[in-house]
Amino acid sequence: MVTMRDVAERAGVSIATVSFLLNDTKPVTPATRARIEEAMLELGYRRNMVARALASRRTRIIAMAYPALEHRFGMSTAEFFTAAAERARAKEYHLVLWPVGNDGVELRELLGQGLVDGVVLMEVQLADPRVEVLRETGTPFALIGRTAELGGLAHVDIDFDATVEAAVEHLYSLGHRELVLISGDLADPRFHDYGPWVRSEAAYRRVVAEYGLHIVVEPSSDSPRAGREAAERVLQHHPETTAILVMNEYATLGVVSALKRQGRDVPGDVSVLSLFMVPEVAALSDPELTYLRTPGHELGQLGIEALIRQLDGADPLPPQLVPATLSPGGTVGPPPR
Amino acid sequence: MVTMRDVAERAGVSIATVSFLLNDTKPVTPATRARIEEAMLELGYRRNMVARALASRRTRIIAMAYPALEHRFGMSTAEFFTAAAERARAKEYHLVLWPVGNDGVELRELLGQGLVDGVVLMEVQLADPRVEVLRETGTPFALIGRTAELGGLAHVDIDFDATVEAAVEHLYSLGHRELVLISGDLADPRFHDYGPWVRSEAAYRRVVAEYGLHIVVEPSSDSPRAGREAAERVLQHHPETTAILVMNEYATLGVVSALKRQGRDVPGDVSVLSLFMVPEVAALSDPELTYLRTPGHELGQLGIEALIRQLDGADPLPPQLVPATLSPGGTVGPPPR
DNA sequence: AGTCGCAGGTAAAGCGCTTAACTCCGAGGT
DNA sequence: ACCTCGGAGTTAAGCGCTTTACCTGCGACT
Repeated sequence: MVTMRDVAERAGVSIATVSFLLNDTKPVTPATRARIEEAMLELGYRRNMVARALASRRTRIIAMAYPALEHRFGMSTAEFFTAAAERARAKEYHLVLWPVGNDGVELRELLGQGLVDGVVLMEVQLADPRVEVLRETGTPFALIGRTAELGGLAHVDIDFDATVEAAVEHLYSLGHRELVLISGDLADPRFHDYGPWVRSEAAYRRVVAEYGLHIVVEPSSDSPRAGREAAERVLQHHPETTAILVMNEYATLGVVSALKRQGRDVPGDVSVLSLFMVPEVAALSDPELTYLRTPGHELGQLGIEALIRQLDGADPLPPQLVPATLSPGGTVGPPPR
Repeated sequence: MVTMRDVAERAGVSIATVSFLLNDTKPVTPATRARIEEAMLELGYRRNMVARALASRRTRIIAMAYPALEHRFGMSTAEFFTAAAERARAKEYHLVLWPVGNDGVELRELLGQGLVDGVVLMEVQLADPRVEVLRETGTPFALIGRTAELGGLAHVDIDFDATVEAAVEHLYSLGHRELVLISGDLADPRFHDYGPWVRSEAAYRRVVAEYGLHIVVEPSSDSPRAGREAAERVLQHHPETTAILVMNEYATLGVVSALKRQGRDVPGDVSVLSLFMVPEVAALSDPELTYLRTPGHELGQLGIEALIRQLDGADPLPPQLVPATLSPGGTVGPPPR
């Protein structure tokens, strides 16, 4: 392994000078800079991140903690992660994925090892024990999602209000008046506090009330089967429905196939609009789904950005709320007759 | 931060003793062990991984390198990764995901930093430049997949022969005689060397020839759209087909929906059998797919195991080939009449 | 009785880098 | 001519561990 000492010797300078050059922490004359750079090139020098981390007490590693047990690692999570990894790399950080439990125990375990400079927390709950752990240990962190009371916590999240408003407005303007929301299943104890479900359902109730429409909300967990069952309940109890909004992406696929099974034409008889989805999943349905695209890419990047600003001591990034944007597909049309 | 020195002082021993105890590298009397453990508990000591890594020249971090550009991070990849992460953690290693290019440039870049002890390589190609990079730099590594010539490389892979045999045998014994394989698209330059596609197609040609059946292979990339198009070509050019085997998981969804669009009953008129798939994707189709389950969990674990054995200097794990196993669903039945 | 081996412990030299604190020198101000 | 000050380097003290070499008893073997 070629070390800084080798480079310094070859360039005829002290190793401190090499370090200053590398980190750009002190000026260096063009002449010495050239000599050092040449030496590095000739020797094929690569700085050792571990030594650097020990000396500077910064590892330049960021962990993305996501609750493996409670949430499957699906396409949306993948999108968050890859966007975040990309941004991190651009800022010369590494991103590692940490599957942790929702209770914060594993998180505390991992933090103790001094391996990471900061944490991006995903799938945040309204009251999240993990936030407490991070606070206690003094770890810098940013949330993708929001707790209920966010005392100045760095966070980015979906703008649920704007998204739901856009969705309802879209359907309303097409002429739909009998809407149903297939929401998350808040009765499930693992999710009763899950931000996206709580917030989007609340937004829906508010918006639909403003439009003066009936409020019908049917719970469903995020699987095709659950979606099918929810759709069947809707057909049975609310046959007048002309448009269904669906919160969960995999449930949406079930909703569409249940409607087709029951002989309903989509979108001729019933329109289906998915509230938060990535294109890859939308393409899996036939016809391809009309949906509001989860801003996974943006949020992944912003989350990392918010964290890195703290780490680098820059101005904090103010909280960002990004709406999902409408992406046309083949499952929404005007109501029948 | 509480360091080993603090613990040693409190326990009245030297810091070397603490280290020996922690790493179990030298015997310690029960009495001192107790004193040290008490001190650690009282002080809430957690060993610093970075310092340890620097001193021991082992970071206990493993990277899983997967080609982000060429392969989307889908459900199968997620399964590999989570299984691997789980196993790694059990062995007190960390697993980080590295999206890298197929050419090996980024990989070399990252390896130089001395951040990882070893690499698990995913989506291996028959001739893979990344393998060269790993060899050159002397990094321990294991492959999930295989190169064409594997001179003693540690690897685990799907047993394509056994899987394809099982698939064809299953269909044959139900009475099917007119089969088609919708394979990967080897004409795509990014994939002409992609092991799973090459190997499964070769296996198919061999097996079907042994059964004395017609060999019909239709290429398709891995998307619902491509699958739909491939299925349409099959219906047009080979209307006598009674069963379709599909290589790619997302393409399978397209195949099923194209058949239904064309008024074919699945499995009444045509059976569809997916060759490599995870349950999550199979559930997205209606009816749920009959498929051979990709042994992602097993391979993820075995891949890590193979690597860690090298790192820990244990006996090498012999190459493992694991077949995909049949999982019944609603898309395979006897041929019509 | 002599000595060999080993269990149990210590001291100290790094691992490859960062970062004060310090030196040296020439330009500017007065 | 004197002092000051900032730019460009250097020296050296760590960062928190691992690990080698070394020391000391003590029981066992001859």
